[in-house]
Amino acid sequence: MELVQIYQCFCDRTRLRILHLLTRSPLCVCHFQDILDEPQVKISKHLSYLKSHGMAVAVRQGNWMIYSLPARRDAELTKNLKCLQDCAQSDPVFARDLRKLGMLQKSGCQPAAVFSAGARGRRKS
Amino acid sequence: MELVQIYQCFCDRTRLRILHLLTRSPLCVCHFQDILDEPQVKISKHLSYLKSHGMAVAVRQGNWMIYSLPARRDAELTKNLKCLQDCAQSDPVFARDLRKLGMLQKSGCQPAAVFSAGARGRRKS
DNA sequence: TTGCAGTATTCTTGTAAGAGAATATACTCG
DNA sequence: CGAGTATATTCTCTTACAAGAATACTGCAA
Repeated sequence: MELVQIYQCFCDRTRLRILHLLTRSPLCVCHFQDILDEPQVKISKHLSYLKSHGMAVAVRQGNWMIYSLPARRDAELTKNLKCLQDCAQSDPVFARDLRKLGMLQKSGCQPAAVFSAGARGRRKS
Repeated sequence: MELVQIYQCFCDRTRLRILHLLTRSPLCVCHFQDILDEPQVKISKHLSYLKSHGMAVAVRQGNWMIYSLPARRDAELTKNLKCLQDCAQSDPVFARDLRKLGMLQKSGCQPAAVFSAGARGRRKS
């Protein structure tokens, strides 16, 4: 991936929040809706943008689509994601997103129960 | 400056090359023309974009406008510029830009003679 | 099968750029 | 002042998004 394409993915507020969350955990669309408090279309289209630009992959889990960062990332992407995490620490919006993510994970709500299912296993036989 | 605005400045190839060069040295428009091999309008407009977004400052030096990165930068910008320098090392285009910059500086051509004048002093009077 | 939850796509509208040509401005030097 | 150099701005055209509304698709469960 070209360096500039990374920044093109980074250059929208909503996408930046999405990517920041993805550095912590794979998530499905409804999680993003909850955490970012943005309409479904908006989330879905930004995820679609990220996927088409190689910045996200999706796997279906029943009704849910679980999005995550690509497993194999080149050095540039890794560095920039690290930098994003770093910079996000001092920003109230990103911090709040992380807090909401933590609550979601603790709550054990259905989609949340599926968090690490992408790699390991299925919820049902 | 908001984090996303940094990425908005980073998300164009030409601007990225300009910013990368600026991490090394203040430069005037004609230097960018030489190094990037792009038309004057294009360079000038991207520099104008960067200036209006707080990513560059300009001082006039006779006929030349010397552009540089803002002297005071917040932590986010510093981190991202560092990351850019880092990532640029492995890219042939960025590497070539640096080589051309080195040649320009060694050649001692007029505008180049002015390199560090912005901070220290004037060429005349 | 039907209904529903979760997600994606299509359509439309508005807006921000990016590029190049032509022109204008600012400054220097003679 | 006039000419020349360096840079900026304006105009026009074109494309890429970003957003929201409406609608379509997909898989599960009863």
